Amino acid sequence: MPVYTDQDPLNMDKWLPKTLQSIPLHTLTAKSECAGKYVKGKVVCKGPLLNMGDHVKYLLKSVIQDVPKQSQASNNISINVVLFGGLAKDFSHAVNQGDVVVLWGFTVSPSPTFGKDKLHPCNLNLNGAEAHVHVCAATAPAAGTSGASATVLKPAAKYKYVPLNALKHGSQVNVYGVVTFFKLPFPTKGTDYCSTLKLTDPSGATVCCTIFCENQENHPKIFKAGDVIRLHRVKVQTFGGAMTLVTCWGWSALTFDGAVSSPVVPRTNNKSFHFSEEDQRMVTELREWAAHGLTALRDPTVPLSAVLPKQYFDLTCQLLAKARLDSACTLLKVWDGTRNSCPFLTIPVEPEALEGDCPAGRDGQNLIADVLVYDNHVEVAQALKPGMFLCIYNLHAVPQAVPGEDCSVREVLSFHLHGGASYGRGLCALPSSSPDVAKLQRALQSCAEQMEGDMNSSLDDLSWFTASQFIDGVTWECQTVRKCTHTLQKVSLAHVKSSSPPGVFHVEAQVKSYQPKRLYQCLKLFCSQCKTIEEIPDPATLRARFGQAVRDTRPCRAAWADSVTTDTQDHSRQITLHVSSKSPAHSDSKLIFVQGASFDEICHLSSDEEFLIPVKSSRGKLTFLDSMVPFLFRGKRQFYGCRQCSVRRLVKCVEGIEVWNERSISEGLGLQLMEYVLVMKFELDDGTATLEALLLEDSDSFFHVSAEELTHSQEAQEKIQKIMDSLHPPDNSTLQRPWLELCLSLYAVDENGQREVHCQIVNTQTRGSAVEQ
DNA sequence: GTTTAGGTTTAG
Repeated sequence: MPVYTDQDPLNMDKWLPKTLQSIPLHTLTAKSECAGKYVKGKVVCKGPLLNMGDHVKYLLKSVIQDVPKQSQASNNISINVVLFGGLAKDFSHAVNQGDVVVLWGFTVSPSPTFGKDKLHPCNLNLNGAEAHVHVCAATAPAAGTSGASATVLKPAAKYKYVPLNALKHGSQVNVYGVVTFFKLPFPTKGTDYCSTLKLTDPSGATVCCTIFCENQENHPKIFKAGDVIRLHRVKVQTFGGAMTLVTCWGWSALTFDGAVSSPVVPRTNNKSFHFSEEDQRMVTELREWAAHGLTALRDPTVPLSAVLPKQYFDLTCQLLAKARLDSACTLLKVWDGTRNSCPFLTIPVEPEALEGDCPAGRDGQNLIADVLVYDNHVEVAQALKPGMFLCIYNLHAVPQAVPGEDCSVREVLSFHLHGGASYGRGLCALPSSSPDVAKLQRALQSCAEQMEGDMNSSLDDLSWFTASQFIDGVTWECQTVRKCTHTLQKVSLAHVKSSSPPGVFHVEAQVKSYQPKRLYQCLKLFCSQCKTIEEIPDPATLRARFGQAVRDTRPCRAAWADSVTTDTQDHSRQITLHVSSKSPAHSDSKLIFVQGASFDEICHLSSDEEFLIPVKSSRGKLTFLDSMVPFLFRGKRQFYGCRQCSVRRLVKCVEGIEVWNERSISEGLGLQLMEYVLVMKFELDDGTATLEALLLEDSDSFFHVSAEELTHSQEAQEKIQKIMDSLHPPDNSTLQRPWLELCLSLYAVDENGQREVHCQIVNTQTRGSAVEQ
């Protein structure tokens, strides 16, 4: 390869053949004798590598500028250089703008672009075996020079890193350091987010660093003290008698996990960055130095098992569920697979206010921590999804005395992430690649396995969370486990088929097909009283049914409500809101009877804070809309009453309810609430026979998703789709259909006077696990 | 080609 590199400009001449002589660019003409001559110049422009597709294959154009000797004044002559073939390719890889090159074995030809670019009347052409390029990398672009493009091929040290004890006020530097303290990005009074870091290095100096960046995501990704950071183009300032680093125009950062054993993978949002073997070495050295020489570095991370009362600590955990308590406080239910000897305070919260699955009961009292997140941290907490892995910084364990059942007083721990950013207080989601996540997952897994062996544990759903299903971009496999207490021999599907109902069987089978394919078609309404299953009306049907009810309604009054009447936007109708004056103590939400609103209007009015009930007037009295429409709206959720079992027509005052939810309200109104159920028909196959089995009564626990949630949660829908794609991989998939352990119930039903035998999958739950790709 | 912050505990 005729491209050579060298990192010291003073050594350049050493490599040149002794017979070569320099020829200055200004003396070069098309008639110059070039044999035995070399030119030296700085690369001021480097064009793209062009693939010509002919015998020459590659072409690259560059511009070099005269490098005058110190004794001479610069006359800044530039010349076009055209490289051909393999040399063009090598040049493209090994040379950057700003490098100094020595060229020989070239030919000279008139420049066809001289009229336009006014550079040099000639071009230098480098082609064939005689052509040589000798490169000297530009000196470290410590201050102000434009950044180099990404290349890992060049052996030359492109960047110079200043030890932290050698910072000079007013200079611009590149540094490497180990993070000893950090604050997550917080909004400033200006336009940017600010994050602060404290760095140290083997020089022993400790330097504070302030990062300003408009975009929160582009701040350096630090997850814990001990992480390694590389900063390019930051300026040194003196503040309070100490050197500090501040970002300035063109700054960039790479961060690395600080563990000696973890792979050296830079974390960055930058699309391109320079990363060489030198960087690899720097990171490794800093990690090793920190592991042995940095004894002052204290990791404030504490597992839940080791948390002491009044302690401030960092917690690495998984989010199980969350609930917004008020505008300044969000509850996060988290675990890390370890148990404390002291029980934790459980914050009471209505099940429908909780996003995510979280088993309740005594088993979780020293395992699942209820973390109260306040003020400025609420926004971050609200964006988290159950299943995510988190780091909560400077969490406060507050001991609290609570009265026990037997009048004694016992101490429990409550957890608070207080407002503000001091002490690095805050929280963030951890990426799945984090070594701490891998460690956490192992702890969760082993904790879940322990619980699974314990039939009395109410927490076995937790094992569901230990799978990597929540990690983006990871596909996963599903299996099923039986959760029944039967000790039955496994039988073949042929055996089940030939048996008479009723009966319970354990089988092992594959899903040959399933119906319906579209999730919304699986959802039905079910009355637990009369066992009726109804289809859920589509929006068009609902619009029509509301339209009829709205037509002949006149505002009327109810003594137990405050009523307000307004015109619709087009003034064609009136909408009356009857706000119930009776509401449970400690409830901010309202029960509102809405008269005269169309389906779309009531959907628009509906929010999580209020329960809306559509009503109409009938002979001066308020009555429910009697056709099959939702009787209750709350946010995106809609609830139906059973036509057969709800005898009440007139709306009455709702009193004496302690907690408001769809169930208590429907009872209070004298309506029979219909449940959402997910109905699926599986065709099972085990080689001996095929058998149709329904998933109906146990579908919620099978999928770990409530059917009601499926009506409005995109996330729940995606979860079920993922499970089905795993149990019955799509046609284009290379994945095998898994063999499933199933518990089947065989029973007889009367359908239109005919006795039919049905089969249901019962007591069975899916379990996910990540698939390495 | 400009500013912001400048670690240091809520008070639920």
